[in-house]
Amino acid sequence: MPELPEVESVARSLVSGQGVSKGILGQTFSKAVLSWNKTVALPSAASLKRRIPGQQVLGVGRRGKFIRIDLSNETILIHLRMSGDLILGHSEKALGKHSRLRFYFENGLQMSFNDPRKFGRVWLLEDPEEVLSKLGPEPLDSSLSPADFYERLHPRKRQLKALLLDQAFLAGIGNIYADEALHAAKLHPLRLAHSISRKQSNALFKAIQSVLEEGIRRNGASIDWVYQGGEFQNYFAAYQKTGEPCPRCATPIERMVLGQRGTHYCPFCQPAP
DNA sequence: CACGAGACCTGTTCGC
DNA sequence: TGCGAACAGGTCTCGT
Repeated sequence: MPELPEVESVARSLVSGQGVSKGILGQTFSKAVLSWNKTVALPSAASLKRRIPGQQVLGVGRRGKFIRIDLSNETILIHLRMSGDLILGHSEKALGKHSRLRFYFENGLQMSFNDPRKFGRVWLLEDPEEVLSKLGPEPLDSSLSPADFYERLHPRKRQLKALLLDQAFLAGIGNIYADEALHAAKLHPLRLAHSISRKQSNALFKAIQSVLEEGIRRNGASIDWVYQGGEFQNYFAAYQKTGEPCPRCATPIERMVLGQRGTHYCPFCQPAP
């Protein structure tokens, strides 16, 4: 499910308390129950269960595709990978059919990490930078300028699509927003980064920011049964639009496989290198 | 450094 | 209707 806008939406729902009376800020954990051991990346399952009770939630945020929950003594990091979701609720039904890890709060509320495909991972760390320091910059951080983006892009000799998916290059972009950004910037996914002009780089940077911002504004994209509540899927220009007319020029959108990922583009607006 | 393939998993949809 | 193949928002590891 989740790329930056979807993860941002999930993080915000934890604060707003979507579907329940209030969010998790200020609440204190009473216990953690794990039903798929591999869900916990670090520390051991036993250590996590021992350390969670009594800790209070002081803050909720996002870095790249990670959700971070800052506690009294340490930080929880959650990566939803392909099919994860965080659900607040009280009933078994509300908390999801594939709940892999469940956090209980002292006031009776539960937070369920629901993850059908079991790819998602949770960390409990004294220093979250242990994991987060591998990430590239935040694409929506105002301290990242178009010039900075070009400086990162230009030395690289990779295909644009692969580079955008590389979390060490830029944090938070996934398959949907990579395709949408390249389409908006009129750049073919196979273009090599070092062949991109400064003007094209600026256009790409702007496109990345605008598709991510629109994604957030629409609470992310809900493509299939995994994640509900988003609306951005109704505004895709290229992603999963194979055979449908490009909204700019009406040429049918094409699909290719790149790095084992379905890649959608307009063969007219995004000329092949 | 760059690339492709295979792993990790389950659920849904597509083609015959 | 049934059944296998293909596909899905991600990332890690290994071989070339």
